[in-house]
Amino acid sequence: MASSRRQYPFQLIEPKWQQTWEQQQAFRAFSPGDTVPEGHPFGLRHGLSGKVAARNLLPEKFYILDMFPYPSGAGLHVGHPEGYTATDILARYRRAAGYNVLHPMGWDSFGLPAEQYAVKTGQHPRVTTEANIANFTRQIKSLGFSYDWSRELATTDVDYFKWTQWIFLRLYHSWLNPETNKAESVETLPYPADCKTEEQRRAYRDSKRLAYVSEAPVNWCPELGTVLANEEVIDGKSEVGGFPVIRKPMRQWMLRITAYAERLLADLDTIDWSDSLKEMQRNWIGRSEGAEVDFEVAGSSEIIRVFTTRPDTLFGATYMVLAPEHRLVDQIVTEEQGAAVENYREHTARKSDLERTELAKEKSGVFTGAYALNPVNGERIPIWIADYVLASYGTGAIMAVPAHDARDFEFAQKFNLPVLQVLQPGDAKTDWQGFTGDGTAVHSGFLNGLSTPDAKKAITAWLEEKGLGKKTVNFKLRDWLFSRQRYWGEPFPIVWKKDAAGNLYHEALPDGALPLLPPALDDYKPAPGGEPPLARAQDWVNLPDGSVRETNTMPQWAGSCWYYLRYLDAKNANAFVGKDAESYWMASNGKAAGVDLYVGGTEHAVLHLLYARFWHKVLFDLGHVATPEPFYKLVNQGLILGSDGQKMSKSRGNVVNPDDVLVEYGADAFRLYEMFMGPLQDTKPWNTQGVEGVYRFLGRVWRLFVDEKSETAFEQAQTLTAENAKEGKDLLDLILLDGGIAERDATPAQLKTLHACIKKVTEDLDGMRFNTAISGMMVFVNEAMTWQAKPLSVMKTFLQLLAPFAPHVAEELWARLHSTFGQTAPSLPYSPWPQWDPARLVESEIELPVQVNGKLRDVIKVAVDADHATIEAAAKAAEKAQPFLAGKTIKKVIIVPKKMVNLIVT
RNA sequence: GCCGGUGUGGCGAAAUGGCAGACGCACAGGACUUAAAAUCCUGGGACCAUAAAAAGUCGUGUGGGUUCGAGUCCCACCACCGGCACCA
Repeated sequence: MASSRRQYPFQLIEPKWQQTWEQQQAFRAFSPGDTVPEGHPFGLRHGLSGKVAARNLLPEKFYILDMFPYPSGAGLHVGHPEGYTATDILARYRRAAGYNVLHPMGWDSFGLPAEQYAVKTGQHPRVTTEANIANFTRQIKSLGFSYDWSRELATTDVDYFKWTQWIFLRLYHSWLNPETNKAESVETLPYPADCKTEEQRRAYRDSKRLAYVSEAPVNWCPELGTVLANEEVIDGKSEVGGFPVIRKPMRQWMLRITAYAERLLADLDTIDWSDSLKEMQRNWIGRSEGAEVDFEVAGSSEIIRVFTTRPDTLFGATYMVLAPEHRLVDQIVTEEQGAAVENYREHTARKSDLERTELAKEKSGVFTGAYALNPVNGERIPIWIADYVLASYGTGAIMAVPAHDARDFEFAQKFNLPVLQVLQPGDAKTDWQGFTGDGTAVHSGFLNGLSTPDAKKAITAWLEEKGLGKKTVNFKLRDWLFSRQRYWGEPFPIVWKKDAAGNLYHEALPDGALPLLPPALDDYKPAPGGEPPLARAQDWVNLPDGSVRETNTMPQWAGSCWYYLRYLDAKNANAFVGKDAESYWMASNGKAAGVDLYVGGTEHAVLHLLYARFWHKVLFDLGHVATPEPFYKLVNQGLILGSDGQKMSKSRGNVVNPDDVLVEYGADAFRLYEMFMGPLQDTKPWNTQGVEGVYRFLGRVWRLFVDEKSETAFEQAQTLTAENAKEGKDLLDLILLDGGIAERDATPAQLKTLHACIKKVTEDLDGMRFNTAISGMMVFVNEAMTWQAKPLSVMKTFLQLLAPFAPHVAEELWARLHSTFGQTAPSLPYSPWPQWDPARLVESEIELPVQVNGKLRDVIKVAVDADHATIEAAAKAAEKAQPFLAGKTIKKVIIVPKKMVNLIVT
């Protein structure tokens, strides 16, 4: 394949224009207050050349963002540039359309692989990381993306993570005031009357912070030597590496994301994301409305509180289940059951999460020997413990209604517990056993005859009146486990001290002490005793005043929670982002605010996107940002599969390396193919022959513009100087324009072809239908190939349409087109986007399909403005329709203007 | 099990309820060439028919429905992909 003749000299064109853009800083975005350099194409377009870009002089902004990559050692794969190409095309389109476009790129560069490499080799993760970033930068730049590289950032930059630490301190210093439902400084926290001593007040304050310390059981992954967030554990295994995860109580930093559950849910309605993505977040947040109900323990003063979404089935509760870890188990268990209960609790405690889910197929549990009293009717019901009830959800206890809950039913079957109907399905044919839908209450005392929604209201009101329960909302969402036992992450700006009584407590470093740098280490393994690697640096850990540093680090998600804000003002040394830049780039422009378009993979549907929204809302509450949501419109690009239709992976050997494709076909063809494969959001397989297709299209574009003889001369000259790239660049000047291109008036047919193309490309870009936009350009080129005379203006306009997709070849031809006619070429990326003229598209005569009884029989030609009578007559006379009309009566004629005619006959 | 999405030629795909398969790949035939590559031209859903065609019939996962007319809307089902999964 490498031996085949090049369609056009992309290998000379692409580096040439990439250098030009870099020298011009062509894609630098200007914030309010920036000075636009003299002669910068953006300044020339908008009358700001050499001027200070005052906010009222800047055009409307458009912030278009890619999910920044983790710079892995493996380099870019073809999935990365899919989204990047889409955003680049739109960024270029918006620039041409007159917007002030912000299109930045950076690196999510903290992460485990560099650390694992450091453990093995002793090489500092920063060295690995920088090498990987250099490689990613080279690859991304070779694709000709129009990023504003002056705003490049890496989460591992000291200047960057300083502010990550600073934002952590904002969380640390805040609490959520339930009155306002907003984060406020802990200074405003009111203390209960029984907090008298400073120690008590401190403990109370620490329990309210948005960043707090918890001793709860966590997901410990021995293989990775760290804890993981719930979100990072899949089926009891680590998301990274697939290693077993066990539960282990440890002291950990948590972020109180649950305080924002309601707002994270409600504000989904204000943003333009796909329904499926919103649904994923909704499910993850998992809001459910129900009631808490108090059950008395028979013969005891203890009360067991349960949460249920079906209080209307309270009369059907035939037993009760506590989570094995429930705090009342010890107090209610009877002597006879003591050993069995203890045995069961130990057994479940030893289970890993994996085992717990695997064994979920079979219900297990033990009777405690105790009974509870059903508050509605005083019935004595047995209290069991079972691990199908989770300690961490609701109250850790349930009332079991086996007749109308699948899990309770299964448990009751296994342990022979009674099943009592309290719900009648609306459909008499449906079995009431195991019926969990809405129906009518039966065998339920005062609820009898009520529909499920009414019964819920009635029983809740009854419980509230008696003081036995109340309406409650629960969330599946848990607080975010925020600490990791790693080296290559942001150190916490926290120290630990001891009070007079010898109790440990934490204290934040002052903002002025930031950034807090990690210590240098010789060995990156966890410290002896399972302590995080930072604990190895004892002189770093131990401070002169006797306090010790926190040795955990932040998870990789921390840096990606706010990078889109840093781009707005990447060099600011005094703030994480300046107010003017923030309010300009995140402004609303009359619609919901934030990043105008964010493109990335679905793998971040619940992790990154939920965390970032949470941080953003905290910053919003504290007045640091002006919008409640970070990302207004979000689009997930689909996965690119290998040519075998399987997920690309090294082991399958179906990975496509963009570098190889670029050598063979060039960046423009690569970009075009990534977009031509199919809709951006779809999963689709890579096909190298498909690349050749769009490559050939670019060859056709090239031949549409250049003179064939000069092309041959160029190629011969090129063969002679093949080794010398510098001379090769000048050789481009041997290529002459096609003689058919001239300054002449376009024919109506040519204008029609052009304006149809402008319309198609423009509308498809607005709808992000890149594949059909490209096919629209192919239609234009196929048509234009037949033209003897090519009007200069038409050819120029076409290049403007092509430029966002294949910018290098478009620039080369644009420059040549102007120089040949002695004109100075205006900047292509900043030339105003062409408008289509509907008048050029109207037809005088149109083809109209003629149907008989809904079946196509003929096509007639009529004047575009023909009246119904004319159309009807023509249709009835249609030659090929005659056999179907012969001997029949026409009962009805349906004419859809400009669409079709349908003759209904009997 | 629940939620979301997708099913159209050999393949990637396209079609505001109005000529299904635009555009491209692969394929076949032709032109150019000593030859090949590249390029250019032509063809193409299936069936039936034919020397070749025309005409005709069927056709967008399956089965129903709404409509003059359904790939598109409604109902039921099947398959595949993604997410969640003892969350009471």
